[in-house]
Amino acid sequence: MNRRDPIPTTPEPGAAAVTQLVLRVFRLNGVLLHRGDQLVAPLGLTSARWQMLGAIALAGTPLTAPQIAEAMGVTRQGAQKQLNMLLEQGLVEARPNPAHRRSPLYVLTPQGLALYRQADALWAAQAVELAALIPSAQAHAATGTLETMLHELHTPNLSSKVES
Amino acid sequence: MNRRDPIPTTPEPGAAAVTQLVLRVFRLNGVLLHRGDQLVAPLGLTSARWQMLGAIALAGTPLTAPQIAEAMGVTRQGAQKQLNMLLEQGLVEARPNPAHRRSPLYVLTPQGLALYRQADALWAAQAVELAALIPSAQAHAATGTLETMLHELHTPNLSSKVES
DNA sequence: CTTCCATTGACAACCAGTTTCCAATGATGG
DNA sequence: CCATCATTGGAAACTGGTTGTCAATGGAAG
Repeated sequence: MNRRDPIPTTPEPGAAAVTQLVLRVFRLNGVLLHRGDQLVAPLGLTSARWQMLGAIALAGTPLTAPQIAEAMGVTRQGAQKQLNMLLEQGLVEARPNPAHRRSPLYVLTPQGLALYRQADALWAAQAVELAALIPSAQAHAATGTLETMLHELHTPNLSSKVES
Repeated sequence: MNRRDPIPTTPEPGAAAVTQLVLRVFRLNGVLLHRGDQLVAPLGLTSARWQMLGAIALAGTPLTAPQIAEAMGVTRQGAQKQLNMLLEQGLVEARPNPAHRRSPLYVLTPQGLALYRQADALWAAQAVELAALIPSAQAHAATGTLETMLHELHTPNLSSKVES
């Protein structure tokens, strides 16, 4: 590698590195979802519902369905669908919203909270295993890189979130 | 329970970093898919079909459906579904497989290859934009981190891919 | 040659998400 | 007050993936 030659064959060497990173993100996403599903399956949960419980639990304050969707980065309707199923399961509860008659505020029921805590404990074990292989500095660096990509991909597109 | 805890609130500091990273992977995956869709929509493609064309194009040699699925990290049936649609669209072609009467080998048609090249060019522009913000060393580092996670999550689970 | 088992394609059911439409509600300006 | 418009929930159709089942094929052992 000692030739000082900025652009040998590949027009953009950095672009190839970014492409590789993107492919790893796709693959890891799939593996993580699969792993998450089998992690919380014993609790009668799925990755999707677990994430939903997390969004409500971590908010600290009761949220409306659109707020939850916003927090999770999914559409309002997608969040509502999971939410309705969690309601049927008795894991979340809708309380009247003084500011909106039609749009209730959602909170975890005691069972929902207990289940979330159990799922969290299961994940914690997995996370510790991963952390043993990945120094936290390295994890933070990777997070920062992904964050940069997120920001770049998200902001330049003006017509992404307006629902029309 | 009053063990002198060296771990007040956070049991494992590194685990939290890993968790943050995982959440970024989920979010970035969603944004990338969305972005990819709008990138290749003018070509009449979707992210999924684009990825499928890529898997075939990059293999260099004709592949069977299960081989394509394996290369993409999806199930045999999932790959087959897209494959059949690409066949109908005339973007891939099934040639007889001398080794398997039922399992043809798939190759890109000239239109499929042309379309893939166009999609690739569109992505290249996007990748260059991202590469401007992300030094290739940083991208490689992040890729390595994700690779480590993939390896750890993939291998310990013996019952993941055996279809039973 | 035959039997048995693994691989493969086709199909159906399902999960999780999206888009698109509609009806009901809330807020705002006349 | 009332007309209008944005927000919200509900339902349906669609995409892309999964699992499960079945029949056909191929290979290997008897």
